[in-house]
Amino acid sequence: MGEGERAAESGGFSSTRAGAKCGRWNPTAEQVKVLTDLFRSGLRTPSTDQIQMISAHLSAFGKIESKNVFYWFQNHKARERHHKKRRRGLRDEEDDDGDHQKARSRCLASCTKGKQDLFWQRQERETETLELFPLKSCSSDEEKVMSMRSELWGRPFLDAARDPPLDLRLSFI
Amino acid sequence: MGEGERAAESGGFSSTRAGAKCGRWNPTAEQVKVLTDLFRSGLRTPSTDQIQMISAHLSAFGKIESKNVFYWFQNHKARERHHKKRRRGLRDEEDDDGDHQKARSRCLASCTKGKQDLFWQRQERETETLELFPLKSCSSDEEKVMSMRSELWGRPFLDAARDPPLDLRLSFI
DNA sequence: AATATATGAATGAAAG
DNA sequence: CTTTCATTCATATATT
Repeated sequence: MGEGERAAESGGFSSTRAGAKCGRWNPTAEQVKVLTDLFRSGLRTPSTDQIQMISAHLSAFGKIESKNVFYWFQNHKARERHHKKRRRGLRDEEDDDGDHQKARSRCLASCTKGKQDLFWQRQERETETLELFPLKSCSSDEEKVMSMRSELWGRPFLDAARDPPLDLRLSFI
Repeated sequence: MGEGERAAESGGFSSTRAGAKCGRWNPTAEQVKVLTDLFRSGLRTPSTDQIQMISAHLSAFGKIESKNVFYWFQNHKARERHHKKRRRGLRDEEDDDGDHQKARSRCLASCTKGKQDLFWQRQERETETLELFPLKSCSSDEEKVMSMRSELWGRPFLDAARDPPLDLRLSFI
């Protein structure tokens, strides 16, 4: 478990590669510097190409992947915008309704649509879907899963002997 | 402290754990298991009927709505699509040793889902991104930063004297 | 060491 | 379908 090689790997700077062993990316000071600079310069949502380029460059300072750059900008942007006021400082009740009003800034425009037909609830047909699934009470969840799977895949939902099976299998194969 | 730990509410299992308070759907391990299984079985874009059925079934494990199923497949498919392992240009040498302490506290059962969802590595186009960045060997990291920054912001990547700068700045303004 | 905070990572939800 | 936003979780780091 040799983890002695720490810090100064590139020399000349404070490449504090702290958690060098952890599975999670730990940006070096130089990497953060560049990223922060790019951000401050106006870069908010780099494209895939930009992510690739930035990642390639930053790899010179240490291990880094594209996803790290991606996440970095996502998080930085989100947290920069948040700027939520300091909690009560005592204990976060995990339910700060107070600043919940920040809400969405873009959902407003979409209000005109109202309750149009959303995809997942399209088809207002009076299908008694639930009827199709008499949830049998099982003792454990695992039994439920098994039961469900067998229902979904093993046999038709409805006991329509000669009716075209309506199970999922036939629907998407 | 003193956090209202409203444990299981729907059943005698790990129903709606984690952010039980949040309004956002928090799938249980069983739900994820079934969804993942369906996905792995080939289901990519379930129809409204299928969504209804799946939702109805999964409701046995905890609160769930059709839209949750809809979104789940939407996200899972989108993130699965970006499966490009093109590590081209990234240094994989420092492969993390077997110290993967991914250990989730609650998502144990949902391990079926491996490593997928990648957005940052979209585009499999053969862009010679690396070509644009001939990493010049610098003696110190600071020089590297300077060099990089000048490349990123000071002048075009390619020596296109009067060609529209292809630098990041023009890409996102 | 224990606690607080900063931030990397993941994903549900939704807009485009 | 693709891209982005928002919330949450996990952990490294900083502070006391």
